[in-house]
Amino acid sequence: MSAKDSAPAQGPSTLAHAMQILQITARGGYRGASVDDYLDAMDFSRPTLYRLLKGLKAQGFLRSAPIRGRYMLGYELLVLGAQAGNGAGLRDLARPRLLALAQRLGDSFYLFARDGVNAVCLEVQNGAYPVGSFVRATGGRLPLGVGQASIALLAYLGEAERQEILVNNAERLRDEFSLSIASIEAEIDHVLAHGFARGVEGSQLPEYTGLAVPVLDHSGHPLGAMSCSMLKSRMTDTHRQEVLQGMREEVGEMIDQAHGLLYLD
Amino acid sequence: MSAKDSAPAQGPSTLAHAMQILQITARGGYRGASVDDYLDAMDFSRPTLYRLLKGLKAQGFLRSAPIRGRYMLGYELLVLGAQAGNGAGLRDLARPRLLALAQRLGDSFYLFARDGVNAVCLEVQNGAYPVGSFVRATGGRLPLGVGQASIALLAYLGEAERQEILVNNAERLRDEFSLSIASIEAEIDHVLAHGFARGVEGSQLPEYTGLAVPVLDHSGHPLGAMSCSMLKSRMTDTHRQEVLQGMREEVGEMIDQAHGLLYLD
DNA sequence: TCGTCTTGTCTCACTTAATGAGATGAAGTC
DNA sequence: GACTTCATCTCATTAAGTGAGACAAGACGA
Repeated sequence: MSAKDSAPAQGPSTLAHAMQILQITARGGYRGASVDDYLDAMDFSRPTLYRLLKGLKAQGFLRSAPIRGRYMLGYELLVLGAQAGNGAGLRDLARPRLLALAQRLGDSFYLFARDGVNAVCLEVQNGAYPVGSFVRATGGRLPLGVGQASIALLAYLGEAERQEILVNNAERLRDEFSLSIASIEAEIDHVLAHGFARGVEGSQLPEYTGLAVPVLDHSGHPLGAMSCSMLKSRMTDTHRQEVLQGMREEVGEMIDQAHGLLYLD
Repeated sequence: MSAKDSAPAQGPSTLAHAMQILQITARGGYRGASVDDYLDAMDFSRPTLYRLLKGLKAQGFLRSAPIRGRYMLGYELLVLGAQAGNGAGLRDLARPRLLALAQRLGDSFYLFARDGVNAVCLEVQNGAYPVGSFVRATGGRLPLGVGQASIALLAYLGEAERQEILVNNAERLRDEFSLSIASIEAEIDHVLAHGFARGVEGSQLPEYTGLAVPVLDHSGHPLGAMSCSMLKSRMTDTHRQEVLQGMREEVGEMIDQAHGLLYLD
């Protein structure tokens, strides 16, 4: 039962090094990372570093930045990243729908999926009205429990699994987001009763709220969640109904199409 | 001069194997890849394969598919992919602008960057009118020379570099896209004279056309290109002017903001 | 134009660290 | 409950990655 999840260095170490290089490069943002950044953060010799850099570059996972001696993430990652976000083909299906909702209703719409104890944002489409949100962009992650999409995902996991996740995340939820397990569980009950999640009040982003609906497969397991975020002042009863109905329609059609795809060939 | 670019296996081989695993997984699409897919495509033992899989999974680059024994790309790639597409911060700057253009004008707008001898699509925003395009989504690549965005990029590279690329791509351009170097060079002249590129007629997608403008840094080097694609029937003189002006304005503002960012600290 | 600094590559001996074969345990499937 | 497939383990082998330092190639300022 006790997890030895400290850092047992899984798998071949060359691999771990390579991935670490990618992470360091990513931290550099659009400035990239320099040789010294790598050498400082990791402990192996310059030749070894260059061997790895060369290999990663040859595979298209890194490229040289315009400034000599700096490296940036390669475009191969773009391709893989686009693929990675498309589990079950959901992202492709969701993209135009999120856009349509954002255009029609003016709020910002999101597609989330579960990633271990986190929710990961697969796609965003901002609307005309400005919003604050926990995730800035595709790829953003936040602990399950934070945000309405999280709740929608959690609600349809098994009871045991949900508890495990909540226990795991409890500390972060409390310290970083001022969220209590009790309030999250209350909202989960609401989801199970009414089929949608509302924003749970924490210390963060108090002026914003939102709605989320789950994307369930034929057996009731959550493939993802569609959510939206808006200023509290915009959340009138009629607007809530509009948004909910819009999201439910789009999700319904997505599911139909997804099943079509999944059973192809 | 003679390139020994066959396949000298750059860098550590573990790395190459790992990347190959990711590629194979990507090819599986939303179905993922099975153990046999890997074992068939690569030649090493099952334990070794599992060691790599385990390592990649631990790093978040792979995850288990819902179906046992199949693997999919992990969400860590999403994060890196989002970063990778944001060279010079262009993508973040372009995203809302492409959206605004697509909404206002109804056509589909794209951001491209150079990737070696290819152009890579960093961002797409589809408009209300349907289009056919060479790239389906973010991450799509096509040889420099194909499409108006390519032309806009090529035009602002050095003469020597451009020639090198065109010679390199000549065969593909001819065979896959029915494009002659001469017609491409003619359009490059047009870009240099007028500052924008039009679609060059090839055998592919004959009903569609488009426009593209370069995104140049302060020294005149191309950071990328913004392009749009539309049905030929929509390309009236007035619409062309509208689109061109719209793209030019957005690109101009992008550049200003990008410079602000680049010189920060 | 010429130093000078930093980036990138090479060589070679070393030994760590990845590998293969096969057996064994776990998880579904019929 | 028997069978198949997936996943892990052990251990000897050795291939493969590694470090130290020297060397080459650009970039850059004076």
